[in-house]
Amino acid sequence: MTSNRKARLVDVAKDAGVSPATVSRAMAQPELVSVATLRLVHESARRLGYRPDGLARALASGRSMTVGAIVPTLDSTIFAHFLQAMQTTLVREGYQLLVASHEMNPAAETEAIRTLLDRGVDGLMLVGAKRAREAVFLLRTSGVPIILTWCSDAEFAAVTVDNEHSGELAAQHLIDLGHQHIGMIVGHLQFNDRQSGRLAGARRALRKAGLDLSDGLVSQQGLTIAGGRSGCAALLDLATSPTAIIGGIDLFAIGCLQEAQSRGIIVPKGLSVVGIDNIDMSAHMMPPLTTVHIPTAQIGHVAATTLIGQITGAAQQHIDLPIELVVRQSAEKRHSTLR
Amino acid sequence: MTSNRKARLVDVAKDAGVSPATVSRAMAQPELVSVATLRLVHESARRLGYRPDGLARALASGRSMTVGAIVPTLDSTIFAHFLQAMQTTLVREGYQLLVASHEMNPAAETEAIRTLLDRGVDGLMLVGAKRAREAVFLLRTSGVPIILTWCSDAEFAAVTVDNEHSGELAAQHLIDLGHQHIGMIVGHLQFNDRQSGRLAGARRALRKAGLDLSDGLVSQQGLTIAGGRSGCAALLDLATSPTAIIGGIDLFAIGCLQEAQSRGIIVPKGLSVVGIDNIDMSAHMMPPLTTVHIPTAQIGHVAATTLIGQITGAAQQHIDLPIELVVRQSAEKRHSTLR
DNA sequence: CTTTAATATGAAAGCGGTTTCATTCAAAAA
DNA sequence: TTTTTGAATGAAACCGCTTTCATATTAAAG
Repeated sequence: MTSNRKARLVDVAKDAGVSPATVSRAMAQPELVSVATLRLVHESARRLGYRPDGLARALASGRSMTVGAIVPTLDSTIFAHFLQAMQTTLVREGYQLLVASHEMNPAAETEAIRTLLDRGVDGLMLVGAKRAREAVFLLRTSGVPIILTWCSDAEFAAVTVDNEHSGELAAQHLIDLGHQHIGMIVGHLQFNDRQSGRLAGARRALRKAGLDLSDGLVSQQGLTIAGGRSGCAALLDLATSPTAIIGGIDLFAIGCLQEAQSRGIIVPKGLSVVGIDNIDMSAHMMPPLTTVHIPTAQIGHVAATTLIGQITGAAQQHIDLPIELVVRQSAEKRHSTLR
Repeated sequence: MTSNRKARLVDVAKDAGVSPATVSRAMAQPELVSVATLRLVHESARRLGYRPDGLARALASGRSMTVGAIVPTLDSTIFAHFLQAMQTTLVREGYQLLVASHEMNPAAETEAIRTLLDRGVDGLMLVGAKRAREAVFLLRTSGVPIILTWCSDAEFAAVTVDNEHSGELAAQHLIDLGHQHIGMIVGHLQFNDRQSGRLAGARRALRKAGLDLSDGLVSQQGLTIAGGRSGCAALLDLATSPTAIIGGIDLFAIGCLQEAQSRGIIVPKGLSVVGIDNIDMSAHMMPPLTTVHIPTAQIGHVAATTLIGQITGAAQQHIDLPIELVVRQSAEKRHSTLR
């Protein structure tokens, strides 16, 4: 059994008969210490069960080896997948993840930024580019490397995906299949630039094709399967209901599949559905969901890597990741049906 | 514009014409400071844009206001939902979440424990009770409040759910419906006491009913829908295939639904399926999944609350949360079918 | 008008490391 | 041999805040 209290740096120094400075070096920059001393110190450290105190180390060195991540919510396939990827990459480089979520509340996000900054994170990852004025000010003046994800912004580094283009791809696919009457289900738009972008992209594609995505054909819903179902229901109950629906997220599309099934509508024969995200589930639905693949995990990996780069001195970058349509079986050629 | 560098405690003290000690008190224990001084200090702090440095504060006070959470993976509906709940509760009390995941690798978990402990977390939450010897030693000797979730252990506080009972409930339901030949899909069991428990419970119920869950009827799979599908396929391809399948997690059950559908088997007429977890999706499947409800979010809330309790001096507790069968439509009376 | 007990504040010693700067010593260069 | 250079180490300041302990002031008690 070792001694009573937790061993400190000085204890190791004393035990090894060297100065604290040397122990510090031996732990953090071994190349500055002679091999003999190094062995000595390591031996003492081992014997005393010494582990450096992360907080003290962070305070003294100015690096906490901690990265903050603020997501809308943890409770989402997308962000969970994304964070898992970030986490893995960060840990590999010796960083830990401090997470916060704001449930789509700008004030909460601002507060989270403040808290994480106070906690001395070495870098901060945020989702989206739209946020409270005050939040932006905090970020700008923090001096801490920031990385935005999904959406970008002239001011900060970012790892993005072309949200508008994803909406465009989804819409274009349906247009190509001959659909003329297309509806879309999206999340609430105020504080969610990913959803806004996807909607804008879809609109753009439709307009280009001489079609229209009027507000009446857009249903805003909470980001759940249930939201998708009720959005789908709303659209199908329209006087002139759409022959195809775009889900602003896959969950919406899946909700559509289910609402259709419960109404006895066969997808894709009676209704075409396209999602955006390409979450795991989507491939396993019946029918398998046609969707736009967003490289969620990759965003996480790249964001982590880029952020660490910034922390260690690299220049700010803006990396845009490619997306692509994944054609499966939930959308098909429009049949010259009734009406 | 305020001055150049970030304001420190001493700067505020100087500006307000009081001692650093007083400022410290004004920030952390206002009740120890006269209202006049308090106003003075607050005014200076506001003017200088002062924010206490969390690291320094943590180092000096011995409390980091940070709680560590180590989960198998973030990339899972269950743990994401769970963590979101923990996070919400923690933030409400002023704590932040430091997360780590270990991907079912005991060594990685041990390392994560070490790292988080080094980072000075005030408390640590872990999933499951089975882990490396060394990990247990670290926890025991850390002096940091620990809380286990899902499974318990004589040594530490815990917020649990009766895993065996969940397996039992699922199995009993099928038995009650007249099924005699029941299969089960579970995750890999070595390092996963939740899955082991569920399997054991199912076995117990079957044995009690004079039935048997031989190893041949148990398929171990990775914890995904795809795993569920392949497990289902394996069981259905057996010489004497089961008339009902228990999914050790809902994802498995959902996989079963899909495998069955793709084989033209109608659930529940041709095959009964029961899951365990009751994730969001399950209610929306076709047919809606009969499953055992595990109060995932509640575990998170309670774990957070209990852990904070321990941190602030309360005694260790072991809280067991109730679970219940949710009967929907994926399992029904066994039909005296062929064979 | 003392004595006692709060109440408010400050001085100073940490918390456990890192890092700058100076110093020592041996090897390389002159 | 003398000077230069580089590597290895230590002394000490510091990172920014908390907290104990002592002191001063004021209110309550005697």
